[in-house]
Amino acid sequence: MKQSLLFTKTIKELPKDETSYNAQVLIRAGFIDKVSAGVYTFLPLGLKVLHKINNIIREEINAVSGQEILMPALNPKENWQKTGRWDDLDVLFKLIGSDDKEYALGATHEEIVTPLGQKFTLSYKDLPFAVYQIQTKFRNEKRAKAGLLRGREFVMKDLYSFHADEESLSKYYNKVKEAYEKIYNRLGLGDLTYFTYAAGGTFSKYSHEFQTVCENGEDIIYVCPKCHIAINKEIISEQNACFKCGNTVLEEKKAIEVGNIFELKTKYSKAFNFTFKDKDENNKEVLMGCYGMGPSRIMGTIVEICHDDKGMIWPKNVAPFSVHLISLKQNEEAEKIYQKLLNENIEVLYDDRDNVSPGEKFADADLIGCPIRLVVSSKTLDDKKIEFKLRTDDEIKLVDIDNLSNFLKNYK
RNA sequence: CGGGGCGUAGCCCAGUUGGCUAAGGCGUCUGGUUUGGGACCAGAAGAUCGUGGGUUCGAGUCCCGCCGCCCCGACCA
Repeated sequence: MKQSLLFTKTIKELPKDETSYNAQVLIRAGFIDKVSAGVYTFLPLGLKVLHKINNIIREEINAVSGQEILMPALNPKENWQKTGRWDDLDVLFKLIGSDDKEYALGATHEEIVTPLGQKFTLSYKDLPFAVYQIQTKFRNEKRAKAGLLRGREFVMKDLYSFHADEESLSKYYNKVKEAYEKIYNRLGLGDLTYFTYAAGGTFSKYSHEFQTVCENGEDIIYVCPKCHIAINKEIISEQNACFKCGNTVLEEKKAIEVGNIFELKTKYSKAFNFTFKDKDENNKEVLMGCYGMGPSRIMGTIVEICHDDKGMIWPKNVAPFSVHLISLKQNEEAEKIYQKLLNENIEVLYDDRDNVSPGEKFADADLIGCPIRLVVSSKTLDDKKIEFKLRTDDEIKLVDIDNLSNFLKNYK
């Protein structure tokens, strides 16, 4: 993409009324735009990142046989009455259609997915299966805060699994746990993200969260340094030792909840009277699991963690572009390099802007945070070289233009 | 939902006890110069001072209501 064509611009001043780092820098760099408290537009650069996160999640959930669907945001009242959550869930946005019919905006989708699964599950032979979506969720938080970390409208991947027996559910639950770990690794958050025991399993004693250690997180967890697992503060009084090794010397850390997994068991199948015929011709309630993960919150989390005083430093798998190509008054030569990289399917943001000073171009590159910066200038062009610099690094390397493609292969 | 803070041009803001034409910076536009870390000169445009009411000869400024945003807390299947 040519930067001259990008309709957004970077801004120098910190936005008023945003103190969280992720909101400040994402707005300054033109990744998101605030519409209202906890409600943001994803702009071209931000949407690219969001799509990359979504696709990593999608690949790993597909790999555990999740079947992607898309459920409606507009949910009929009846579905939510069946589970009692029309009245009980106070974050539910409610609205009225033209015929006075009432709806909720989906805050989660058990109320839709359970009757959906029911339609196609007549016998034990139809089980197990799992469906998921990546979709906008609405929660009327009393207080939205911290940019993308707690919005009223946000993107969520929600996976639901359906099983004939506990063994199948628990086997799948562990598979998803492993898939989640793969996802956080690919997102560059693996080291900081802890499998965490938390309160509120519907039937099982604990639920499980994935918590990414971060100073600006709103959760407190206790980490076992040996086992790379953690315990949420909310259960630390009843469980103060590592679940794995029994270690009681735990480190207190602030963290952001970047995923959670629940064994719902029969809570929702009961509400919808969702049963199937087992081998012995008995009607049994379906067992369910649900597995959430918030791509937009993850995007905010990555920004909170991966930055320096100049701007963002995107992990390569989620960077909006892998290369930021800067032309300093050498657009003819830079254009050739740009086209060549495009032909090799390298994602390039090409700063072809005229009358923009080198300083501003460098500052923008640092702010936007693509992993690799290439500079085409008269300084190196005579020797047929281009400057190469990693966002994470201060060292500038001179690379033969003819050898650029080969050179970049080392950084894929 | 309780407490605190804030609301002045596209963005960041000054405007102290009420007083004449609401100041500056960024950005934008025009012309010129400039090109290795957010350049420079000259000129220009851009403001129902969040909103409604009130007090006053006179309100950005004082009073009341409402709306919005941020922060702390509570809440967070």
